[in-house]
Parts: sequence; C-alpha cells; structure tokens
Amino acid sequence: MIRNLEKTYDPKDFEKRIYNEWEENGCFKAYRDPDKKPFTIVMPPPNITGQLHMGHALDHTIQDVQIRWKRMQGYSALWLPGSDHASIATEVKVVQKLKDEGIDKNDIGREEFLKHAWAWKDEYGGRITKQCRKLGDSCDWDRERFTMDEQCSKAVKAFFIRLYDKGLIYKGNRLINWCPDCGSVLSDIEVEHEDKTGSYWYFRYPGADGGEGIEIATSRPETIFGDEAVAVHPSDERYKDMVGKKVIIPLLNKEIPVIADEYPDPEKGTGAVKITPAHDMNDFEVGLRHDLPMPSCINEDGTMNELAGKYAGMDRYECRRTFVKDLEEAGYLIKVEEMTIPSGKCYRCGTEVEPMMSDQWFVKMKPLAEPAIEIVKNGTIKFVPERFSKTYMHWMENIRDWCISRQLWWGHRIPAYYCEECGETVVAADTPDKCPKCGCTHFTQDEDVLDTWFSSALWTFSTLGWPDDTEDLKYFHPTSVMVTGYDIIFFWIARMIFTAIDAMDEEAFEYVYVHGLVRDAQGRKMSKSLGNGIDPLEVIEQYGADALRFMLITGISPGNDMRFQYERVEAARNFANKLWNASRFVIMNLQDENGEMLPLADIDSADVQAAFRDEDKWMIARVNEAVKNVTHDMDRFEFGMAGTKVHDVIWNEYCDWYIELVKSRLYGDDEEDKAVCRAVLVSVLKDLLKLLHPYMPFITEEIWKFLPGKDGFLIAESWPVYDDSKCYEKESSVIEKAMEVIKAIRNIRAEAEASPGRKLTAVILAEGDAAGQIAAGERYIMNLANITEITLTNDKADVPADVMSAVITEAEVHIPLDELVDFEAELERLTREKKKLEGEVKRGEKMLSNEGFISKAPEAKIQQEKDKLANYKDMLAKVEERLDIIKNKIK
RNA sequence: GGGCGCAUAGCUCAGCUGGGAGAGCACCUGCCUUACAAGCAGGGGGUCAUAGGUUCGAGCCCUAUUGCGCCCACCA
Repeated sequence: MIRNLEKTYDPKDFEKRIYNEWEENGCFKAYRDPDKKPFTIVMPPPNITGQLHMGHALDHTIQDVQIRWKRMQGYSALWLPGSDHASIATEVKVVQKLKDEGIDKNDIGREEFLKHAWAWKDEYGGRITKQCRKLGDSCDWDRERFTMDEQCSKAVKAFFIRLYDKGLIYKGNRLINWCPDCGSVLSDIEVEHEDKTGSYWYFRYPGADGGEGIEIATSRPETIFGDEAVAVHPSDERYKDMVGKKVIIPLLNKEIPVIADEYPDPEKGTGAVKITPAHDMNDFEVGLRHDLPMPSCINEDGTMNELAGKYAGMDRYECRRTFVKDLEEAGYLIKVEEMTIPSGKCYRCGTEVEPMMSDQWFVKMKPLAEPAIEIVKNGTIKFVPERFSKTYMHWMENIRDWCISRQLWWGHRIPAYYCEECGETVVAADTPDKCPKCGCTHFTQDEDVLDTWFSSALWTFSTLGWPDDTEDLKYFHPTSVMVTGYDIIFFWIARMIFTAIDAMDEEAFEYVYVHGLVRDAQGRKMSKSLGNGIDPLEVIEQYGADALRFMLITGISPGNDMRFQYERVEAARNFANKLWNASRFVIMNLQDENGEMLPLADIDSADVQAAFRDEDKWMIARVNEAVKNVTHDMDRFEFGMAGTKVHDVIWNEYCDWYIELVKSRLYGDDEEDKAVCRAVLVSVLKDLLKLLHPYMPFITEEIWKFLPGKDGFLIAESWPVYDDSKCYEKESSVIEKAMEVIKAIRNIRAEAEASPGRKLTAVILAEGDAAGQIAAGERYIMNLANITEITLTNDKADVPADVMSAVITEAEVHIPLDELVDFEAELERLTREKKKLEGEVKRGEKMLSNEGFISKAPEAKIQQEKDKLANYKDMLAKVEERLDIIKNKIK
C-alpha cells in the first residue's frame, strides 16, 4: 500500500485533527527552562462578548508566527491566552438579554444581576478561545486567564491599594464625561469627537439695571439653567462698561454677573460667552477662576432637573426645543445660525455625552507618565514601526488624570469602604474590621466598579502571578513583544507601560508591534452596522486556516491597514495546494509500487555529497539563501516579506525548477543516484516546511508526517540555520545558464507557435564561461526545453540557414525550424530585441562617460557597469549580425 | 490648530540602509506534458500624484503643492 497524502488538498481533512494532536501532546506548553531563553507574548484578551473577527485573525496570526518561529529557534516560547470581562460591553449585553426576558436590572439588584452576568460569561466566554483554535493559535491553554479571575482580581486590588497609598489614586468632585444611556462616567479617551451640524442661537440677556444687557450665542440652550455668569474678554471694548454689572437670564429672572476673563474670543459669536460651569469643560475652568457656583441642571439620565423649573423632567433635547420656542415667543431670540458644532459621543453606545459634575475616582497621571515617557525615549521599549512612539509620546506628555470609576455592576468593585458612622474612607483588599477613626465596625463598600482597562493595564504581569513573587514572573517577564492594533495604543499599550514600571520596576515588553485594520474589499472599516464584516471562520471553512493566515500576513506591511480580498485568500489556498501536490510527488517517489520504502542516501555523508549533481547543489544553495533572508526579515518584524520569500522559493524554485530537473533522474535506472536525489528532495522539502511552518502550520505538519527520518512533530523542530559552505556558486551558475537557455528556447517555441510537443534540436554558439556551463547543462536543456539534440559549437558555420535565434550572455541559441520560420516575424522580433539592447548600451555609455560617476561612485559599482556594458555591446553585435542574415534572406 | 499616514501596472499592494521598477489577481497566446487546470509555458501593460531641490545617480532623501485617510486638541 502506497502511503501518501490525499489526492486533493482539503484542509478540512486534517486541520482540526492536527490541532488536537498538538494540544494533546503538549506542543504549546512553555516551561521555565533555565537552559533556554524565554520568549513571551501575552495575548491581548478578546472581550467575552465578542466573536472572533478579522482583526483577531490578523492579530493572532502575527503573534502565532512569532511564537512558532521562536519556539523553533529554541526559545522557551510562551503565548499566554486569556479574555477580558469588558465591563461596559458585557453589562450592556446582559442588560439587554434580561430586558428581552422582561427583567429590569434594577429590580433584581446587584447580586442577582452578577449571577446572570457570570452565567453569561460561562456560556459565551469560551466562544472566542474555541475559535482561536481554528486559527491554529499555539497558546499555552493551561495558562488561560480571565481579567476577573481570582488572581487578576487580587492584582487589581493590590495595584489599586498600592497607588492609593502612594497618593496616586484619589476621589474628587470634578467635571467628567457622562453617558446618559450607559448611566456611567467615561474616561476622556472613551469619548469620540465628531462634528455635526447644529445651530447657534443668539439670545439677549437684559441688564439687571434695566439696560440693554448683553447678547450671547449658544449651541446648547438647555444649559442656560446652569448659567452663573456671562464672560467677556478684558480687552473687548464693546463690553468694557458691562463688566461688573449684572444681567438677567430671560424667563428665569435670575441675575448673573458679567465677568472679564481671557477665555472668550472677541472674534467668535458675539464675543460674550454664557458660563455654565457644571456642563462645559471650559466654563468649568472659568468657574474655578472666578469662584462661581456650579449647579447642575441635567440629571444622570439626560433629563432636566428641578433647576429647569417647568421644564424639569423633560429630556435635554426636548427641553432645548421647548425652551428656545418660549424664548423666541418672549422676544429674546435674536437669530439662529446653522453651524457645524463639535459633539462628543460614547464609544460604546454612541449617545452624546454630557459633561457633568460628579464624585469619581481618578489616577493622578503626571508622576506615572514621566518614567513611562523615559522608558520609550531611552529605547527600552521599542515601537514597530517606530513612528507610533510619537503618537504615544504626544499623548503621554499631555496626559490628564484618568477617571477609573464606573457606575456599573459588572467589573472589579472599587476596594474602598466607607465608615457608616463617621464616613471615613478605608481602601483595603477586604472589608475592614473597624474604622481607624471612630472604631465603628460597619462599612459600606463603594458601589462603583473600575474601568475595564484598569485590569487590562496589569495584563502582562497579573497573568504571571503578580502581586505574588512567582517563578513565572521572574522567568517570563518582561514580555518580549506586544502585538496590537493602533486603535488601542492609548487605551491599553500606554497603560500597560506605566503600570509595569510602577509594579514591576521594569518594561512590560521590549517591542510593541503595531498593525493596522483589516478593511473590506472597498477599503471600508468592517462593522456590524454596515454588515460588511467577513467572518474568519467562514473563510477557514472554505479555504482553510493556512490560506487565511498566509493571506493576512503576506498582505501587510507594519502599521498599515489592509483590505480583505477573496482573490488573495484564493491565491494563498492555491499556494498551499501547490505545496501539497509537490509533496505528494516527493512522497510518491520514496516508495516502490508496493509501498516499500526505497533506499535514501545519507545526505550528511561526504560520499553522498560528492555525488550531488549541479541541480542538487543549486537547490540546496537556494534554500540556504532563503533561510538567511527569511530569518533576517523576521528579525526585523517584516513578516510579510519573509512569507513572500518562502512562497517564492517553494513555488518558483523547488516546484518550477528543481522537481522538473530531477524527474529524468527519478525515472532513470541509476539506483544510487536515485537514492541521492530522493534524499535531497526530502531534505530540501523538510527545510522548506520548517520555513513555512510559522505561516501555514497545518499543512506543513500534515506533510511532515509522511516524510521519512523525522522524530516527532514539525512544530518542535529547530529552525534552519544559514550555512556559509552551501553557496555552491560554480554549480549554481551551470543551472542558471541552463535556465537562461531553456527560457530562450521556450520563448522561440512560443513565438514560432511550434507545439510544445514537437521535438526540436538546437545549435548553440557559445564562448567563454558559457561554453563550459552549457556543456555541463546540456542534459537539463534537453529535458526541460524538449530538445532532442544540441550542437554546441563555437563555429558560426555550424548554424543552419532556417533558424530562429536568441542571444544571451556569451551565447547564441539557434533553433532550426525549416518551414516554420516566419522570417518577417523573426525580423520584427529581433528588431525589438535590438532596440532594447541599444537602450541598454546607451544607458551604460552615458553612465560611464559621466565624469562625476567615474570619480565618485564606488569602484565595484563602476566595474559592474563596465562589465554589463561590454556584455550588452557583445549581445547587440550578435543580434545585428542575425538581423543582417535575415534581411538578406527576405530579399 | 497640532501630528501622522497614503498616492507605484486595469485592481489590490510590495519595494529594507539611494545604484537598471516587482508580486498576486485581471488580460492576451498556446497547452488536460504520468505532483498539481487550485495547474504549465509564453506574452502585453507603469513620465512611481505634481513642482522644485540635494546627489555622479532619486520610487526611495529634502522643500512646497494637490488629493484621500487617520489621530489628538479646540470651538460660544
């Protein structure tokens, strides 16, 4: 029975099976091996609410390629997986689910709600990690973590307490971003700014002294109820007399002062600004400077409060409409202008956020940012591509305090306890026994939870055991590379950097590899609302994970977005198919018709190496070269380039040339040579599979199983090493010259429209090195160009009359075609050739006659140009000679 | 207002430190050649956005311009 790969490549046949084998055999497990160097990647934890999307597929492919590669290079490679509780996102989903069941979150209370949330997590939380297995992620699943598991929760508390004790966490009443829909505060970066069309309403605030008062413009009339002043610029002549006087808010009959402040821009609006300290960031600052009261007029749910009088209870937008109408009817509205106005929206639900005064917890950022800036500045942490460090720096240098409390239930509850007697705040991991101030034993824990990014900020070290001083932490931290999209540099990367400096006193990672977004074929962002998302699982189902991975990673250059195109997945699948069939060919030739293994030469023995033919050495040299280049590219994070090079050596050299070159040997009678040939075929294929394995782990592992002389899994094999002694330049030049001749003959054949099956002969005029190379390569030429006889000569008289010709370096190839020669066409073809060569000669002469070039260019470059010019001149002369002959014939 | 990216073949994109423009797809021609038609062989196709500059030499470096996109900040 011949044992071979299935006739057709169908990834569904083996991808799942191979993955299970890896997992069952512990291939992904990382150990603290003192003899190995660690290589650590901590997976950006996907949200438990999510499904695997194309972004994950790209993100994970980049990580898995590195992990597999480093593992093969002999590192103790740990890829630590996990998932994120995603506070707001999950809570929204659970609330919705309960709502669908007719349950209101507030009716069941916190504890009951959390039971539902955990149940939800148990049901859906594992979904993504299951999907990751389809991609081939070689994570150490035994170390899988969750941001709300016991250890991570411990880390969160410990870190909170640590910062609190240092005075870096505080509670304060500040103007914050409030999402009325989520019912929670948001941090600054959770607000998305965009412009929208809106209106400026111009109102008159009459003077309290019965005077004309002042004209103001506002885009948010509903905040008038919170106005505490009208500000003008101190240098604004128009309002000089108004400063210090009072004006009356129309319809409210509330008196507010006119104040002078640097903030108003006399050029904008009327130059006079109503000041609402509790609902606008700038107004808040003005309010602080002038010691104004800061009353809120809007409730947390976005409705108006009692300050709005008869409008109380109305939604803020409804109030705006009604109030404007009332003001207009009362004659206070001067005009309305359409304008584009800025708007801040909640990044989760898109609701317009409301700036509000609120009591919240903050992290004081300045002291934490300083070392975080330094660690990137001094190169301890490196961004790939480098430009993203600028983005990071700019943000860090202008950082504001981080609001970390959220009015939600799903998340890490803030470890702050308030004494029920005296109100003292105690920050501790557990409920305190008694109040340090009054001795009371009754405490209430803070109701709020922490920003979901607070726990992810600790991810590189909380997952390895912090705050305990674990062996894992010592061995695997700092991590090696963090792979992420540029969209979460602020949310996550920046925060991991400063938390690790504070908690671990070291960098969280050495490199941050930043990739772009996967867009749809039209270049649009994939989104649920557009419905243009492409499900990676469907792509895998159709084309296999290897094809998807290969397409994703060869389609990118670091930091840039890419488009998802099915044609490219198909191309990647075709490549897999190519490798599959080539391997099937090799495996087939290792056995006799009964499936008995044929002898295989020992490729390491000197005798066998002495028996290598030119094509063997050429192929070995090509792989060796690829090893060098691919490794070099991967070292520089150029995974796309490296992948393309692996693709090219497999397809363009191994399949297109080497296999074709050795066929005649395999079908011949020289058993000893066949054993050598088989050995080279297998040995080279093994190296190629190794190079490709990080990109296409499944197919390479599956093929590996069928190859002789292996021990265990390919995933555990070592990465090939470049070997100086395997360049084989002399033998390679024979093959390359033969390839040149073969291509020339194929071209003539095609031009002559001679059928590929037709047997032809060739007369080759050659000189110099070419003569020897062609003589050595005759066999290859005959086989691959389908030539029955080659006359190798240096005598022009040997060239028959009716031939088609091609000129190559140091040689002319002539194909006798008798009746098939169309001399007109041949004339045209050679004339084209002549033109091309003339261009080359002209270029070379121009270059070499340039005084500056001769005196300034490097010697080697000049010599190279001289050699090229001589060659082109020689070729041109030969083409011209042929043209003369043809012209005479036509006459 | 500040910062960043992109502009190269019909399409999607590579092109690393400056030294003769590449790939995949699409297109044209011929082939079911005993690994592969998801393939083989051959071929056509580009003033590298524009204008200057540096250089012996620029797709690549510098300056400006145009168009597209992104990020940050601000706005009564």
